Amino acid sequence: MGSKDRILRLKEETRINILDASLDIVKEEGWQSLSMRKIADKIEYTAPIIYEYFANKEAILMELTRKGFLLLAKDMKEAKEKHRLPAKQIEAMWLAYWNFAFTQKELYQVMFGVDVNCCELAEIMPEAEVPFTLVTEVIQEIMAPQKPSEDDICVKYYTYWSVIHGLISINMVRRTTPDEINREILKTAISGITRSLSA
Amino acid sequence: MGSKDRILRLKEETRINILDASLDIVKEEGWQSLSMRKIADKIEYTAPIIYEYFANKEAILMELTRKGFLLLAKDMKEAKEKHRLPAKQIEAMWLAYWNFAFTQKELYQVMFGVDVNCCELAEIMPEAEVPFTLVTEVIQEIMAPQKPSEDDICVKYYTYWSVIHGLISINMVRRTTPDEINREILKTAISGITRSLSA
DNA sequence: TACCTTTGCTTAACACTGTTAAATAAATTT
DNA sequence: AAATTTATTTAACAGTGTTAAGCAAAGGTA
Repeated sequence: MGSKDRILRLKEETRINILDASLDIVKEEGWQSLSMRKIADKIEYTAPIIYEYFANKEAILMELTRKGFLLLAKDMKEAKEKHRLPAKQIEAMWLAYWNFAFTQKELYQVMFGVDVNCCELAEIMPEAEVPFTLVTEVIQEIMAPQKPSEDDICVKYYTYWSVIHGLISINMVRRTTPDEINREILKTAISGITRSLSA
Repeated sequence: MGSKDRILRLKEETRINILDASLDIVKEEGWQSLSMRKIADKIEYTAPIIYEYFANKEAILMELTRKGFLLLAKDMKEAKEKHRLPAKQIEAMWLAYWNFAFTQKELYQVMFGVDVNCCELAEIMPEAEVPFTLVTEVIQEIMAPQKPSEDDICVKYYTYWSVIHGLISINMVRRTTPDEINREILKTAISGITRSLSA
């Protein structure tokens, strides 16, 4: 009896519908306003039936991160296969990673726990600029002989910041890296960038 | 009449109490479970009086990020003043930044929108490891002449990842950096790390 | 055909959340 | 002592995730 198959296929379909609806809502209104009732509305059911497909809301997010990792892996793999030189492969893969983060912004957010906070923090909170000025003063000092533009200094600051903040974030969402390794990454990264200032 | 002053002082005190209680709760149970009623419980009031001190919950979080930035700035300033050499100053400041992130973990989280997700993602989700293996394979290939240890390769991978993920996070929580600057940071950072592989 | 059982789905409810308005108790001023 | 202002609470609204109970339609069995 093929009707069993048809029913199973329908079940698999609404499972996918739930995931699609969730991602749609997130793309329209952000992660904050994703609710079980809204998902149910979109798939034209009521909230409780979602629990026949997923244990809870967390399970939906988990499945979306899984889908995200699969997509990311696919993109990176394809980028890699477009090149032969190892150095080019690495660059292509990380550029694919970068592009994925912004074309699949919502997936990236749930995968790596990045909030989409307020936008113009520096404008409504001057205190947030102090660390920036503290560091850029010194960068300016070191780079003085080369007469750098404001943008040059900005680039250097964000290079420092991104590597450090990135390392911190990674360690916060999953503290898997041993501390000695972190210290080594941190120190060599900082001194590497610092060297690049007077180059 | 000094009673007015005393009352104002008391008001300021419960304002501080609200902030302290909030941070305490977060340290004990995480950002997710911070609620107005829990704060009220801790300061031995009921929830609505909090709204006489803060417009809403968001305002409390904002004030905590402000406090966070002040503390971070103080730490970095002190670190800077301990050195005379610019390069040393920069290293000291970023190390202070690093230390702040972990000693004041909860403040850092609300300041930069870092979620505290599940811990052992790779164990319950093998897909999450594919990007890692994809890249480390190539790193291994490039570094082969130096016969690197697993840790050596790990360090390089996390160096790549942290700078890229950091740059992405920064751009997601506040998209203030122009796109050309991002591209420049990204490209030079990647090629810089790649060069360091065969050094 | 009539009954029974299973399935699919909804309604109702619980315990929370942030937030606001109304009611009440306490303190101050007149 | 009465009136008014201030401080605080209770009650309520609309929303959240989640579970249990109820119903209605479909399937199988006699």
